[in-house]
Amino acid sequence: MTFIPSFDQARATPVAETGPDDLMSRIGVQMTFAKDEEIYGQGENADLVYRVVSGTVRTSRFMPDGRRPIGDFYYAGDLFGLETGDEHAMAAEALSDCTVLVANRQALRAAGGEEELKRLMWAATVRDLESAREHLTLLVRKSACERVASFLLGLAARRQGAHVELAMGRQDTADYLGLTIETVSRMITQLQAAKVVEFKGSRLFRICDVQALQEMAAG
Amino acid sequence: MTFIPSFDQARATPVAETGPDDLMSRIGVQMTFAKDEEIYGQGENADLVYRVVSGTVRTSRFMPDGRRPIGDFYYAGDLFGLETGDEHAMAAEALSDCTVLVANRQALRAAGGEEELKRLMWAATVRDLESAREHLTLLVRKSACERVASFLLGLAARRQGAHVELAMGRQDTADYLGLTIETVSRMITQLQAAKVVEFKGSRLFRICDVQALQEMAAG
DNA sequence: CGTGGCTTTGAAACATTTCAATCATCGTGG
DNA sequence: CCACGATGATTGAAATGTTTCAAAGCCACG
Repeated sequence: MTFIPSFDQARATPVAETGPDDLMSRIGVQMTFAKDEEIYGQGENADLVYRVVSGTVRTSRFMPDGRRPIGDFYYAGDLFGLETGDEHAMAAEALSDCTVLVANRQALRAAGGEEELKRLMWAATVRDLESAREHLTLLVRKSACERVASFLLGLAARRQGAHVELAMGRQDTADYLGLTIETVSRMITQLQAAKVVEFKGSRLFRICDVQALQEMAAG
Repeated sequence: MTFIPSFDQARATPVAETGPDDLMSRIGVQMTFAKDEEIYGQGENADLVYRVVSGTVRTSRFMPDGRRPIGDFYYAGDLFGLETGDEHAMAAEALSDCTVLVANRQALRAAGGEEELKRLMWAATVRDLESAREHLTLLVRKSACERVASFLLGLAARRQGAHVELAMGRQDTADYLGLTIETVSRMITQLQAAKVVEFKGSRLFRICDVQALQEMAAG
């Protein structure tokens, strides 16, 4: 209990899609990735399935012009790497140091049966779809302030407790929101000036006025 | 060959997710909807499944502030209305007069079995996910010109033939792209000035220079 | 042939980006 | 333990792109 480093998300292996004795934990192999390390590459074969144990993972794609749209962020308990096609449409990288359970699709099928694999894929796909939709509304919501407000609200919803850790830096946040780091920074400053949120350092915040934040997020 | 009117999408009942004798066509009931008519409402129970036969359908959601993000457009052959939850997250409306096959989930299950229903849901969900991702890259792709270029390219990819019909008006296009109608209009004017596309009226266009358009779309 | 809806165009207002500089934070080595 | 350098975050000012508001144009329809 003494040696929990900077993130407390490792504290409990979260209840994932299924119970604690689910397939992934039974046959998955635990791997650790250092911050910014690639977990899999864009275009690679997608025969492995992953689940975040601790830390945060980001999927992203390189565009010809250097921009790098972020697909999604995956937090402890989330399954990722299950593609609808058979190769990875995006690359996955560790946003922070993180540990991940990895399992082979074949092995999953062998151990749990076709049904169980399908269930996993369904759960992961539904989660991805819902997340993509949420992301979509974030981006259509036009003003920078609204996007940042929604983003913070979304992060806070995920974890209870007064203080919320921003797993990603400004650049990743900006990429996700379709803004520049400067704009994100300005909006955060602005939200703080309005006493809606309060930052302790650049990665830890607390919502002071939930209602105000919700209003800003809703447009 | 002489009498292709404004839309040729009705010409052939397109090959859908499955063969011509699939479940939907066997047990589905055909309904027609007039332009702008609501097919189902946001929040309604999602126990019906739909497939576009002809025309185009749009899903959208009303926001408190009056903006109306568009979820997706569905073209002939597309399944829609299958939700991951049990009520519709968005409303669906007929973009043009259209005919739709409607079937009850229970009836589908009864007629085709659980497996077949699952297959349908899987196909529809995967399609939605892929579409959402494409939409996402459209929105993150920042400049208005790039968005419009990508949009036109996407439409053209769907249907072969020199001329492409824009099923949606400027307002729907703008909502989809996260822009205003004026900006969309200006970008189209600009693309025409550059001799990249050519419009015949406001809803029928032809790509003159595919490569140039692709470059503009790619950023 | 006029009317209503949708599209296009223009000019000014506004928000975001860009570029550049400063500031904090944190780990490293003196 | 403190100074240093590095990385990432913030701030400022100018440039740019998009929106807003207003007006005019186009087309289909009665």
